Amino acid sequence: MPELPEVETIRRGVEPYVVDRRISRVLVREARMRWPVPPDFAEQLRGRLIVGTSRRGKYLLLHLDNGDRVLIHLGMSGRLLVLDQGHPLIKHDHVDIELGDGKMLRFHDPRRFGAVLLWRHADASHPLLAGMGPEPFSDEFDGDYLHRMSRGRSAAIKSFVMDGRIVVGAGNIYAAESLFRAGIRPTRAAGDVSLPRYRVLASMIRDVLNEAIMQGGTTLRDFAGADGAAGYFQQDLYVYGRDTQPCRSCATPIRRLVIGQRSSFFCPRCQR
DNA sequence: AGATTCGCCTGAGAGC
DNA sequence: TGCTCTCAGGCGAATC
Repeated sequence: MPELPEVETIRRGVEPYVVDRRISRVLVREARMRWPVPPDFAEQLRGRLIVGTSRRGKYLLLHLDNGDRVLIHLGMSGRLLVLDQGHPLIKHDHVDIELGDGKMLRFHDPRRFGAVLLWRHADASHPLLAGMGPEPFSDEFDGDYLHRMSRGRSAAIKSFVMDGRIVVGAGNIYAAESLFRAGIRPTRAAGDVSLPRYRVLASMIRDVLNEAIMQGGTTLRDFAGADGAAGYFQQDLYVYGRDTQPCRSCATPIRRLVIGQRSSFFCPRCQR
């Protein structure tokens, strides 16, 4: 499932193929996703030059020469591949953005939790991006910030850290891994965690995300980079998906429980 | 306001 | 082999 490192991996993979390329044609085979692809999407994109890419949280943005931006969210089963035009279609290939040089971006998403949207005149803030918390690599994000935001909150720290209004990009896998590294039990009430521990946590969140980006993301089921290659961070997971297996640090069996409707993994000995 | 639950989807895997 | 059932989950919307 694409979280921040996976989206960043895809962005880096896609960027060299799309920047300074002109969109020659867009094909929308399936518009029904998290939100429908706008009816005039293809028409609006045709002839536009892509001038850059960026990422906000788990949204991938293509910057167009007229100030519009394409918003792409991969949901949990989405892929964005760079292919040659005419590449054989498979089930769930929903959108193609063809470029002038014979390449194309192909959006594929079996579960259709993803989205492909057009953000017209991107000078004003987009409703889906407004209200998002800071990027984990920004100056604004640190232990003091987390500590300040968490005061008076009774929710589990794992839910708190996964809340995109607090900080973006810490999805289920990376929240679990960050909390393990910080030695914090995921069920602990966010408001009860001390400043020093939040400082460790903030730095672990950044470390985990950074390492995952360097490994090309985590491939558990669906994820692939823009070239179709798998990521490798799953080899470095300490707790996620390791229910009943021995903790890599102390050999105590890893435990699984459900927090906020999501499966959560932790070491009962290393995390307090 | 904060916390919790719901709903959107399909594929993989388990069980029969 | 093939069916049915359960689970996975990002995240906005609805509800408590």
